[in-house]
Amino acid sequence: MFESLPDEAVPRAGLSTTAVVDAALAVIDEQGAEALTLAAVAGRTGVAPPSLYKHVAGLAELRMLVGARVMDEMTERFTAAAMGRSGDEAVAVLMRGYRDYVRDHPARYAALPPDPLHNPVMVAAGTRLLQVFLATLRGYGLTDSGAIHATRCARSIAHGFVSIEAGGGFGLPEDLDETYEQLIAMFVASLPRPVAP
Amino acid sequence: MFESLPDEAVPRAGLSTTAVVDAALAVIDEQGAEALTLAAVAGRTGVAPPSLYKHVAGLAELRMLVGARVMDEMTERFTAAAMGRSGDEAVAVLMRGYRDYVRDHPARYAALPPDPLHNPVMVAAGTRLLQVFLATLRGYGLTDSGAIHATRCARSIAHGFVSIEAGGGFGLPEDLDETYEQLIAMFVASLPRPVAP
DNA sequence: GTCACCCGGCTATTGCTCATAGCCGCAAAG
DNA sequence: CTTTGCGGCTATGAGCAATAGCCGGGTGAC
Repeated sequence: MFESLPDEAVPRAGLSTTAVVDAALAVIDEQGAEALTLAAVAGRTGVAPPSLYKHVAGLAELRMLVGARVMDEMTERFTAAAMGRSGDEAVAVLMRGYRDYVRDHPARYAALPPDPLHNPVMVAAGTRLLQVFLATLRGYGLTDSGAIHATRCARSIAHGFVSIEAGGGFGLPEDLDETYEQLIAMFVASLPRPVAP
Repeated sequence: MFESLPDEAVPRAGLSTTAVVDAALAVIDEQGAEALTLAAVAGRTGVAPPSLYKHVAGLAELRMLVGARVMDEMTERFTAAAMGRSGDEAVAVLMRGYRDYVRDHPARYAALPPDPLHNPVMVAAGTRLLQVFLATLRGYGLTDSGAIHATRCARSIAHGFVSIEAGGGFGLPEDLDETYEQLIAMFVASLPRPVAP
């Protein structure tokens, strides 16, 4: 008897929705986000393209599932990295973790759809990711909307730098670590001083 | 006799490379960056798709030409906006101008290729754009590499915020103007105080 | 033990895209 | 008037997503 996955039943051998997403991630890692094609995924899973439709509604849905998976990976990493830290140090660790994830998986980050809010699955994943940032900013005594603005700032800074870096958009020889640390310092300096617990 | 454009000769009536790029921009404005297709451009110019190859090497080159055109538009706007200003005010005007351009032409900005340095035409356009920022930062007494780092910071912040905003990535109701002004203030505060001329 | 059902593969087909090859006609230059 | 070449065209091929509909085998009902 097989172990029954909580995700979805495994009636026969072969594919499943999560296996298709796994294959999609492998294709993205190896050939880039642009190369994510049903034919490529089918080839990698040893199956004819139409068979994928038994597990995924189409290319658009597959991209959404991949996006949600990537955001969950980020959430997991950030949660682990920020564990046991607080204040400026936690913020800095979070920002560096963001960049590190994208350097480890540049193609996966590039595969994130630009319009994440159009799909409930991605909204859920995005909300989980948001919570990590909001939790880290707790303790700075920010008002609710103040925390939202601060989180948006952090996201803008991290996403901006990291997407330019991943695209090879920084052409000059100056050290990129230095630029990013400067951005982190700039953001941290803009926060109110943490209040005592 | 026709007026001879400096760009390229107009031997007959009809198309030219710049006319094709114009049509491409119209397609992007009306149907989004994803809809930029040779068939769409051909349809809009009243021509069969293969005819476009007489003016453009293919879809990839067309995208590059569009990207360069967009960057030049930005350069032009920023130059005009920063004219006659200096210091913190010039920096703020530049950052706001960046966001305004993208709000005026969200699809054009989204059409910018993520890897601009792979094409000499785009490198040239990017260099011109860079000069505007570097010129604005003159007067802060930054060292050469200090100016580079500061420019990268400004670009990261502006690109990050603006690309998330254009993609509809900010879901919460808090005022986006306020967030962006906060980012500008954060960046300005990180600069050394301007030195007297 | 048998049988019907359904699940998860498949082939075949359609329609869209980029891209190439090669033809043809007009218009200006001489 | 002829020549030349530019700027259109048709025809064709390859790769892709997506749909329709077939088929075989395992599972569970009886």
